[in-house]
Amino acid sequence: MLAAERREHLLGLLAREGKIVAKDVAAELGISEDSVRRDLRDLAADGLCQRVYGGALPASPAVVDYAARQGVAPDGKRKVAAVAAALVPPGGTLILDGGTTALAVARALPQDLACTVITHSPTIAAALLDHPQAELFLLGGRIFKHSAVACGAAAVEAAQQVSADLCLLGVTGVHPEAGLTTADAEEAAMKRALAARAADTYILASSEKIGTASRFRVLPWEKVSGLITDADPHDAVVEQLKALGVEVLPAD
Amino acid sequence: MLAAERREHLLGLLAREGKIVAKDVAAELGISEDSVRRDLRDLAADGLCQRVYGGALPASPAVVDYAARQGVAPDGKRKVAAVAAALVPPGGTLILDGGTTALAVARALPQDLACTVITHSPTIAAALLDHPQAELFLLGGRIFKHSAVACGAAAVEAAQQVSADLCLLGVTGVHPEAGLTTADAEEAAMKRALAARAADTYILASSEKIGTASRFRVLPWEKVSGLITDADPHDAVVEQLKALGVEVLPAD
DNA sequence: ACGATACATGCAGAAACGTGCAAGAACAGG
DNA sequence: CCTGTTCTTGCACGTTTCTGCATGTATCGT
Repeated sequence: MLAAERREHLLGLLAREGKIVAKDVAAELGISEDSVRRDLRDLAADGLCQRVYGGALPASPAVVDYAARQGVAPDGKRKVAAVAAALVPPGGTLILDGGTTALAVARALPQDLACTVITHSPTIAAALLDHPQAELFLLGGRIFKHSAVACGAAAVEAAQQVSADLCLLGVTGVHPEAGLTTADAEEAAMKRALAARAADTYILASSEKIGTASRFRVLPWEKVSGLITDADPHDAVVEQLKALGVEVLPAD
Repeated sequence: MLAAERREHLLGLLAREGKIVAKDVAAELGISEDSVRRDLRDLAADGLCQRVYGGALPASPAVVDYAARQGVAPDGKRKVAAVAAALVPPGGTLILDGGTTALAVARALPQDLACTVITHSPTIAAALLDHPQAELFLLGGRIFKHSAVACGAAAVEAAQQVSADLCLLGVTGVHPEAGLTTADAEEAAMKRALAARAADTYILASSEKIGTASRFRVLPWEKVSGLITDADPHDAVVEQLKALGVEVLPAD
């Protein structure tokens, strides 16, 4: 049995039965109580359960799947998402792109933040269904499966009917000269259409995107308000971007 | 054994068993653990799996979720969904409503069925993202959280731009006199708009809906092609519906 | 207050890991 | 047919991580 698998098992057990007794689980899985305790300690440290004498209880239910799913997102994306989520003003309107980093943003939106989220990603929409305060507006169109977002003429047209305070875009390449790029022309067009409908546009760029470029240009630097990244602020490329006048919001 | 072949094998194993233990696979295939580790590292880099100590787990918790929720879907809904999915002609276009029964239909669509699915539910859309053949079209609009579907003026307008061979609708009430009903006026209007865009409309009605009525009328019996239900075909209400000329497709 | 149980910590062996390296296969170009 | 290059694969090495046990401490129920 894999360690990570065991962790999953514990979370499942917690969700199903509402509690965990360390001793029982250890016997059930045929491992030492020490390992169970260690796992529970780790889970509790991540906020995924509440440690109690003899075992563990679920953290507040909302927190559980929030944090559990949060857990699957790489650390860098989580940090970027947290900074991005903090940019959303209470009562404001946010256009949220698709992609895993944007998904992390959706999950990072505080549960008590009342706002309107506009998205062309069914995945993002589904993730925000259980947000208690967020108003949701879905942009329809043909779904591009590889990126799981609506693109194409219908989607662009739908985008033109909305306006927002803030647009958060994910891209696959962030390069001083090439600008912001992505791998698909339709997606690039869609991202442009979204950015055009918001007062401010910020780019979500986990560190591995920095300094790379893809086939299609999304936007030039002039059109974006800033870049949110977990890359080292003294990284050479990041410094170059700053020199170009790009506002860089560090995430860590 | 080719490297790509090995990669396929790993993905298949992951899908079938839900986990990979590097050591076991290495022994099974007669290759070194190093190669397995390298493969897993590559797959993880492509986001196709999640690397953990000792092996790997499926990338998206969705996979686990999928199986888990699939399991919790009551037997009745699964049966209804299977019959409904069989109505979709190869190459045809399906308008699929939201709701848990419709979700079961989405999951029941054969993996080798090429078809176009139009839906106003981000949940349905997300569930169909990994369908290898289905073309997806999303109807946008304001999301009604309690039912998790797009409704309202924008959604109805979007619906009017499409046409389909078949529409599968979920309802909350199926009653001989009251007809097909649901609890929300906006939703009822949306369902009407969807039904109007398809040549045939079938109703998904697990047995507990039969004989009940809700506040808002969706459609009269004349506008539907048939009813798919797992209720006893000799049930009094079902017999009544048949007497009214409703085609009843039994599911069991 | 006391025994029993659960706990945190340190430790050691085992397992898994990443990396560098070299042998071999596949392949393109001459 | 030969040669140089690239890619893959397995092995060796040092490092990190996991796990169970032992120890001493904290907490619980009575």
